[in-house]
Amino acid sequence: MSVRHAVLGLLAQRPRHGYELRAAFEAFVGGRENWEVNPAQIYATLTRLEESGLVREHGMAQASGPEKRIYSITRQGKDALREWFSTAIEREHQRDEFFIKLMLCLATGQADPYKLIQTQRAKLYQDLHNITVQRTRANPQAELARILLYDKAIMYLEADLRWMDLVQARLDEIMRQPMPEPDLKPRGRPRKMQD
Amino acid sequence: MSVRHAVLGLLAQRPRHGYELRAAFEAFVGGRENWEVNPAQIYATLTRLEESGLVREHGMAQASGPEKRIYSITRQGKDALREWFSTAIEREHQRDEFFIKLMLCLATGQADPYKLIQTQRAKLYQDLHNITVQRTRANPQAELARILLYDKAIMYLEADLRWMDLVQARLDEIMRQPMPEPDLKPRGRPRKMQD
DNA sequence: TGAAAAATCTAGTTACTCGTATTATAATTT
DNA sequence: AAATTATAATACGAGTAACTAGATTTTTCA
Repeated sequence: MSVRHAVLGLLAQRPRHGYELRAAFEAFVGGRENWEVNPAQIYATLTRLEESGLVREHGMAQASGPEKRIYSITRQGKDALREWFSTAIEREHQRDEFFIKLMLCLATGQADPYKLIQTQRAKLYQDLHNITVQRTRANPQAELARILLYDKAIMYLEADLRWMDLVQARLDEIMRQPMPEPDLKPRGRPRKMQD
Repeated sequence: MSVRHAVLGLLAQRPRHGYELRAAFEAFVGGRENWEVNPAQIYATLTRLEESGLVREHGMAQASGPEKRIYSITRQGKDALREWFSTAIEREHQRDEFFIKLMLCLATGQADPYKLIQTQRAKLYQDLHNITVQRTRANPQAELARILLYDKAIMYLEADLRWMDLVQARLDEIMRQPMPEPDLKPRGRPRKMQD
């Protein structure tokens, strides 16, 4: 949902074509490692933005080479951008894939939950190490923004690890509790509320 | 990417039909608030799983009422599930929408960066409050798993808030640094590696 | 020396998966 | 008849993988 706004923001700087937008986007997020965006997504986003009237294309044919299609932002586009700046970003929903994996592991008995936790923890440590290395490689004099991005990743990974400890400590207790069952509601019009 | 595996896991428990899968999934993740899944996604996932041979449908017509199409897991499906259990989950890429918003705000000068931070911080505090309330409402005797999910959300929000402080403290410094520009790579065949 | 081959950038397309929004129809109960 | 659940379909948006085709530069070898 944010590539759309990023494209809009980059076009607010100056008119650009698709390929250029992609390069600019990746420069902004601190490199392709952090947030790679496929060309197809840029082009699809541009046509949707154009359909919404937030962006306009001037078909600027190239003397040689493939045609570049230059896009620029419209009045409506600027309004949409201001709107984006003025509202907070909605937190990602609390969708934890590891959690349902653990629950399904307990429910089906198809795997060892302790091993599950151990595998995931090892991965987290490895990721933490890799990012810490990248962080120390960055230059604080010129790449402060990128360093802050790494800091956030590190903070999240540390939280993940602390949470893993928590889960492990409570695992026996969880296993003693009943598995959540879907409560099928009665069909038809509900009885008149009594209480 | 994980609804697919969740469906597989639920079918490993016993054969089910689409609507039932949806209810079971939402029970597993601790309620619709945490992870709502649209019916369409369940049905699409089922047909894709069937195409991959991980799941089989036995067209079990209903005596009365709409036809229920019952699905069950295949041998291949069980293998795929074991594979999932045995590998760690890939961390979500470090895609921070707030970060690019801040960068674009600085680059375009279309909004006040301090206000941006303040707005986001307020939202985070509000979310933190809401989740804390939900957490205290849950019953540790029967909903321990769900409580752990809330704990993780809280840990993430606290990390977000600490990070906001960090960003704010360094903002002046960031603004003094040059905006990231896409680095144009030299065209043509690269020079022979010397080192 | 000069032509062919190799490697890589530039610009964009096609086809696919995953997920969301919205709508439709049938069954069941009050 | 009205309300509400049960089940499914359609359409769309976001994102990924893989590819095409030409331009540009360097290497290599006759």
